[in-house]
Amino acid sequence: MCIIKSINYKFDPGSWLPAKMKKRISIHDIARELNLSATTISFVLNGKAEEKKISEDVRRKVSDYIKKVGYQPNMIAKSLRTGKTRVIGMLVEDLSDPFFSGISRGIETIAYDHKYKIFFASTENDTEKTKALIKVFRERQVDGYIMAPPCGVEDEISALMEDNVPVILFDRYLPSLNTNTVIIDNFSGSYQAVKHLQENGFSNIALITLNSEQTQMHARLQGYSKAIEESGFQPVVQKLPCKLSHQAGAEMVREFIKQHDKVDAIIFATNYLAISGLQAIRDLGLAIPGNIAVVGFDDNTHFNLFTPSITAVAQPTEEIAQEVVHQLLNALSNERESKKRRMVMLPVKLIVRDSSFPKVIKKIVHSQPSTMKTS
Amino acid sequence: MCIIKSINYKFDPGSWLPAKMKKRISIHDIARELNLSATTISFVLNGKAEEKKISEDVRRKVSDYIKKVGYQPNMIAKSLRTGKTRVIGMLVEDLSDPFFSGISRGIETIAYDHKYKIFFASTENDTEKTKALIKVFRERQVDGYIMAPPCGVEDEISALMEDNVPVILFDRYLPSLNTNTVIIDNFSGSYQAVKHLQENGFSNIALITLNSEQTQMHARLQGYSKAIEESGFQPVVQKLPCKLSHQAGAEMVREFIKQHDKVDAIIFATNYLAISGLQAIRDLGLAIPGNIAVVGFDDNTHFNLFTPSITAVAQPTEEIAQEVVHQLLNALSNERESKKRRMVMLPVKLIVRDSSFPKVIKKIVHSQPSTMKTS
DNA sequence: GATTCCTATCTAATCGTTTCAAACCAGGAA
DNA sequence: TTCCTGGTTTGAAACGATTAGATAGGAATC
Repeated sequence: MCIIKSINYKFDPGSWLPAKMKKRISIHDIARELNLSATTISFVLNGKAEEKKISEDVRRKVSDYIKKVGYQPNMIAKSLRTGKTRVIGMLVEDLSDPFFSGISRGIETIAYDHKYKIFFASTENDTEKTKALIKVFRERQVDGYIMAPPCGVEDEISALMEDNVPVILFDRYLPSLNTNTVIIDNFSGSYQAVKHLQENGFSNIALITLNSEQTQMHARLQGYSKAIEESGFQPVVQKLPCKLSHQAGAEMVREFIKQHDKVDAIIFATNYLAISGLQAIRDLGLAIPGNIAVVGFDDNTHFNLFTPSITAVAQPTEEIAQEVVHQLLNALSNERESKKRRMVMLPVKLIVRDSSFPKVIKKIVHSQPSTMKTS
Repeated sequence: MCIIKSINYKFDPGSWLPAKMKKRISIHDIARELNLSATTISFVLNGKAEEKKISEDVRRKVSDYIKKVGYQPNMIAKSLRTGKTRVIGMLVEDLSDPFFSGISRGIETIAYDHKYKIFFASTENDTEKTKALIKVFRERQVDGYIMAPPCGVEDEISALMEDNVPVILFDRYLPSLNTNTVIIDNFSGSYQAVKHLQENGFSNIALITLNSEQTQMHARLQGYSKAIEESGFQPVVQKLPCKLSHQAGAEMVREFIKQHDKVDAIIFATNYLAISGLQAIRDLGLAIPGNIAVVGFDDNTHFNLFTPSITAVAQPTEEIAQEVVHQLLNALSNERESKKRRMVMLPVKLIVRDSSFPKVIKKIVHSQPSTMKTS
């Protein structure tokens, strides 16, 4: 445990002089300096020069000066006065989860292009933590919310909507609430996954999912059940507790596989469940898809690099991000628009790879290692 | 392309009444209601009741009332008055990169525990974009900065430091600047990687890195060079352009491998280079480590699930996050402390897995599939 | 010459806090 | 009665912007 640490030293010998902290320049300083009023400066600054008929002369004088001194307006003051912060509060389940960090990244880019900043926070799917975060965001007067909400925050969200604060939900929604929402076709995702496995000769298909009431998990279960039901086989569903470490998850999947030796294919309902599951299958020394086929939910940059590569239901993260921001900006910019509620459901794509076919044809090296099949 | 979209409908028939927008309750409203002054309310609210000798009676009256009406202070106004926002600006290269999103997650948690919020933004390693982001953050009066800076922003950072705004750099630093910094021992990381490969029989070891002047990349190159030099072999270094798509990266690694058929091991200097590299190796149908051994930089949740599992230099992300926040909070809370500069270098760990050994001993099933060896 | 209209600019209130300095109120001392 | 003192409470000025409404000065209209 070599810690090469604390290369410690003092800096800047004379810097604690009478705390000279050169005060940041304000709009009034500029006004005084140029013998104008703050109002005029403000007009020029906010592009109202035309509208307010500020003379060309003054306009130039002001813009030259602010450039010269590098004036930076104080957004805090501006926000206090206008009531708008141009900040969006974003709540995801876990910022380090690739699905959420991918979406966050997309949203960040578009939002910054529109001069909005974002507070990101992870809810960990914890109702109380989420409530606290919403409270904090309210104190900070964020203009709008984007969230993948846990259950139990209906009241807080209603309160926001009653105060005309735009809220966009994504990934899941709250059935009792009429909100703007962007989700994907989870039902179709797992339905397709089952059908695909069946077409490739697998019949004892299990679903490993979370013990969660959230809509996206529910829809995935429904899609699975419907497809299984249509085929006349028996559904085999295992629900794992929500907050599970990677190791504990792997452990539980191992147990599940041991106790269900007839299962020849597993669909994992989230990306981290798939990772735990792959770990379990590897620990047990089973072959994919020889002993057991696998389909994941949420594609992952790495799934095509696994051996075998992993079939997955891919979510259109880029589009989700776009749609979410689009809805939010709409609601923010347009009083009338903000009264409408819309739910958008985006399609998923089943990315077929080696982990899910074929069961019967053995040892055939298929020339196309990674095919794509669209829903 | 089935888009089940725009389930559009109006909501809330009577909600555009005389814009009744119930005004948020302020400290003055409370004061009026309780026949007290705003000052008193403020004292109670900020825990100064003791110090200011507010009577027990008044104290209770105030706190009961604010609880009853669910008063939420306006942080914007507070910030304007105090000059403190309790917001941290965080600039990473790419929020969707697992390394950065992992660190961000860690920092988020600790910061929120200390009642700080965070603006996250991705620099994409772009100097101009970063300058713009710093400007935006300044306008928003963030209290402190955490960044993994690109080259070329020295002036902006100096300006911040001159204004006594705390700045903590991580992952890399700017040599011309005397800043608070948290980095890892990159030199040792690649040095160990080379030594490890050599001990396992590989001699023609290449480094695939980025064409970047950043300190972390430089140190990784130095560590590699030093180790190679000590062994008397020839260094083989390939520098790829910084902004490269996964596909383009794979393409370039493929070319590299084709043109260097003597190379029997490759060290990838970042996690995404490793991913591109693995793709390339797979595309070429080469065996790991039979044809070519592989070591990555930055461990990845998935590396132990690859077949073979991938050896990597692991960064202590949790500790990095802790150290960064610790330094920042120190600087924020402590005027005197904020004048000190310290650089902390944390150790790395080489996680040895199947992708890097053994070269000579063939076909031996090693009983421990995933060993860990500590630096 | 008085009235109106434009143009170009300014005064002052406001947003919701914090905080300095002053005020108020008892009770005790002079 | 006046003064002092210490414990409570308050008035009002910040903080740095926006913005409705005022204003001043000239040109145009009657």
